[in-house]
Formats: sequence, structure tokens, C-alpha cells
Amino acid sequence: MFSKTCEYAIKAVLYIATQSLNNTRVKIGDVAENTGSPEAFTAKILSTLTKHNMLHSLKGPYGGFEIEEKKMKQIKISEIVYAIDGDAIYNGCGLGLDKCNALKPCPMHDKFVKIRSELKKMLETTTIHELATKIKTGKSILIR
Amino acid sequence: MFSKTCEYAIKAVLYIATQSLNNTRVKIGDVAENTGSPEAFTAKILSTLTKHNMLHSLKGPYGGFEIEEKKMKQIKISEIVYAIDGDAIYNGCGLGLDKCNALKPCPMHDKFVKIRSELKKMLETTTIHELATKIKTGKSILIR
DNA sequence: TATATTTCGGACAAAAATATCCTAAATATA
DNA sequence: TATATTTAGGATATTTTTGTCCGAAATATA
Repeated sequence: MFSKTCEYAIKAVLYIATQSLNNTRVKIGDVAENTGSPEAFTAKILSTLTKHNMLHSLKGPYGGFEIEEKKMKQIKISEIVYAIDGDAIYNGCGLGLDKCNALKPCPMHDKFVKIRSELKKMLETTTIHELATKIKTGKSILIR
Repeated sequence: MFSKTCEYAIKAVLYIATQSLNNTRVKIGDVAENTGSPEAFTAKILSTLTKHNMLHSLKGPYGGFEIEEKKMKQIKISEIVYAIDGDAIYNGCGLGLDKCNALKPCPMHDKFVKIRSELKKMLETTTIHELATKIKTGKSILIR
């Protein structure tokens, strides 16, 4: 569904968010350890997300990553997916046709549109805050 | 959603099916040309599908691939996907957790289960014959 | 039987995705 | 100011996916 990179990105953001809910800033090493992701690769991804203004980063001792509660409530999972994987999941043809639309549809077009619009809606209505809260209250996990 | 290999596989099967509806047996070159797929790679894929007993192949002059109308009506898109991509799309965790289930769910588990069960149902209720007919009647296309 | 045609299958190649390493830049603290 | 810590970013490496090539096997036809 998502690329590995995108899975890491979502998990990283959620881990940082849960820690930010406790006013704790986290280092890359912590993120990697608590999401089961490769550290150096995670660093790249966090850098990208920081540039996209989804995270706040601070260099130096006591530095790390954090995310304001206000932002957690604004940012939707769809935005992370879009920043990392682009719009293929939302707009690409399920059979890989260059052009595929209602006028010249691939044989699965209608069926795909239906599924994907639900996927899209789901991602666009799910906030970081909602998921981070699930983790904080022990209702779900990010690793194992 | 699907791997490139799987996209080629579905398109190839559908092309062969539309031709079989006209009692025409097709060669790999025809398949590649009419689905916009690389020929040698398509050959590999068709070989796999033949082994999975989804297609019938014949070597030699006037040989090629075909699929019985009876089979077109039996075989679902889900079977092609499973043969090529395995069950990750049906059972894998959306965030890539090794173990993710209702008891120890990732934060997106419930939402993913909902989407994926619809995707699964869609793939499991769509037959080759249904889609091949759409192509034959000009309602949809496999290329461009 | 000889030849041409076609799929089959193994080895190999290229491209893309995933992952590592290392140095620079920033910054808190002593 | 000197040092330790941490992110940023470029270069490089590894793995996986996608793709090619070529000879072998099968078979229709002359």
C-alpha cells in the first residue's frame, strides 16, 4: 500500500507525537529504536518531514524532534503519505495506465475509484493527534 | 497498490481473454504490444500464470496463449494478485508491523481492516470474464 | 526428416528502493 | 572559548524489483 519509507515516516511522526504529548523531545536514535526502523534512513525521512514543516527539529545537546499539539490536530495522515509517496495512491491507475479516466477507463477503473476514494477519505480525516492518543493510552502499538 | 509485475499480469490475462472470446490464440509479442508491457518480462509472467493453471499455452507454430470461457468465469482478479504479489495486500499491516492484529493493533489497524476488506471483496467478486467483456465491447481499454 | 515457430527456463543486467557512512553545521553547557 | 551533542546533507553501498538475452524443448508443416 505505502512504500517502506512512508511506513517509517508515519511511525516516526506518531512516536514523536506521543512523546511531545508528554513534552519530551526525542532524538533520531530514540525514534529508530521505538519504531523498529533503521536509524540513518529514519534521519533522512525526518529531515524531509521537517522541511515539509510537519515536525520541528533542534540541533545540538537537548535537541531532537518535536511536534506541537496544535499541529498534531491539524496534520492528517494523508499529508505524510503525499509528502513521501506522492499522489500515485490517490490518482494513479490501478493497472498502471498512463492515462485512465472515466472517458477512457481501464477495466477496473470504476471499482478502483470507489475503493480509493474511501482510502483517501480515511487518510484525510485521520489526524496525528488521534493516532498518537491511541498509542499514549495503550490502545495500540508502533513496534513488534 | 499492486506491483508492476502484477499490473502486467492482469493486463496480459485480460488481453488473452478478450482474444479467446474471439477464439483467437495469441503470442507473447501480441500480448506485450497490446498491453504496453516489456515482451521478455511478460513471457516470464505468463509462464508463472500458466503454471498456476490460469492460462493454457501451446508451443510451436500456431501456438500461443488462450483461456477457456469457462475459466474466465471462474477465475477472479484476486487469484492473479495472490499468485503474483502474495497475500501482503490482504493481510499485511499497513504500517509494516510484523505482528498486527485486533489484540495488538497498530494505530491504523481498524481503519485499514475496513478498507482492505472492501478491496478484497472487490477483487474476489470480479472475474476475468466480466472485465474481458468490457474490453471487447469497447467500454474500456488496456493501453494508453 | 528438416525447418520454422513458439513457449520455457536459466543466467545476467539495469533501475529503483532501501540503507549506511561520514563530514559539516548548529547549539547548549562548562 | 572549547567540548560534547545533535540534526543536515552528500556520497556511497546493498537489496529488491524490473527487465533482457539466449539456448533448449516442443510442435506444426512441408
